[in-house]
Amino acid sequence: MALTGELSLAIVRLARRLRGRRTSKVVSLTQLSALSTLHHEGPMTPGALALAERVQPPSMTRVIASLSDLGMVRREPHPTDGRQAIVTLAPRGSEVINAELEAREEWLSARLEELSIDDRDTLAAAVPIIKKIIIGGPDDR
Amino acid sequence: MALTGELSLAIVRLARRLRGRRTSKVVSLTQLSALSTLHHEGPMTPGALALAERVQPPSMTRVIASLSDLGMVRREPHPTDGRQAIVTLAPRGSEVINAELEAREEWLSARLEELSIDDRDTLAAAVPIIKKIIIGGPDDR
DNA sequence: TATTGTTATACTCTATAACTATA
DNA sequence: TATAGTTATAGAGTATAACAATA
Repeated sequence: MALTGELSLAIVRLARRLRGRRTSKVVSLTQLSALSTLHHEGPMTPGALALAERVQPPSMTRVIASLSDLGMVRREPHPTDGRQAIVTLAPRGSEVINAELEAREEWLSARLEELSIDDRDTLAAAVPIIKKIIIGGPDDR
Repeated sequence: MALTGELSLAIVRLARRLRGRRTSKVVSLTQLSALSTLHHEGPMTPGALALAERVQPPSMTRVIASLSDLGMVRREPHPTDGRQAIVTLAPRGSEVINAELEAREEWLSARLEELSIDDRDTLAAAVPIIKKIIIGGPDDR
């Protein structure tokens, strides 16, 4: 299917443009993605967060550590299992998340403003489909 | 616009899933993206390729070097300007590109097969819009 | 002096392998 | 012995700053 190749290239190129702009922002897109999952799904263990974000546990360990350093999340002991921990959105993380989600990418917002209403509608319709794709497939990459 | 945040997260998460699978493939998505540009637009200088791919020149230097090592591209002297070079798709690069574009992401192809025809149509309609976004905005990131 | 490209360096994101602590 | 998580290490991808060569 030709769509596969076209979509792959479009996605990686747009992600490249979105990522480059780390400077002067409070959190990276990777960090924001994890915060957003905690916001939507509530406190969870590092393992569950890694699964939700579809990254390996060691990768999530680093993201959590960086967010903890920023005061965005807290690590709390698991009530019954000493091996696990519970990662919770801290007040600072809650404050930041919506503002960042909407305001972080002025660049993307400006690009979206330049589109026609039809184009924006198409993108809005594509977002849930992309989410389906992300969730689909094997967990073990 | 809420779409900004939703779209950002969806894009970076899908890109993350697409990237992870470097193993057992001939070229990475970054390399494939550069090959694809050379395929569509013909031979060009490293600077022009960096601009087309929207990365900084030193980043493109590395991509070209890796593709050259793989025998996918050739560097030729510029006919009139000794500072510049011309990067050309080598036969090996041409052979690889279409097969890779369509076959590289079996994972994505399988996900697309699981969608409804309407969903695929929506994604297909979204691709050219995403391309518009990628091209838009300032070159100096 | 301006432009093109490369080299040097560093940071983010992600992975796999090995290890620790607890169950 | 199995599971959850961290530490150690590595590699891709990208950037900025400094440099060399040529115009």
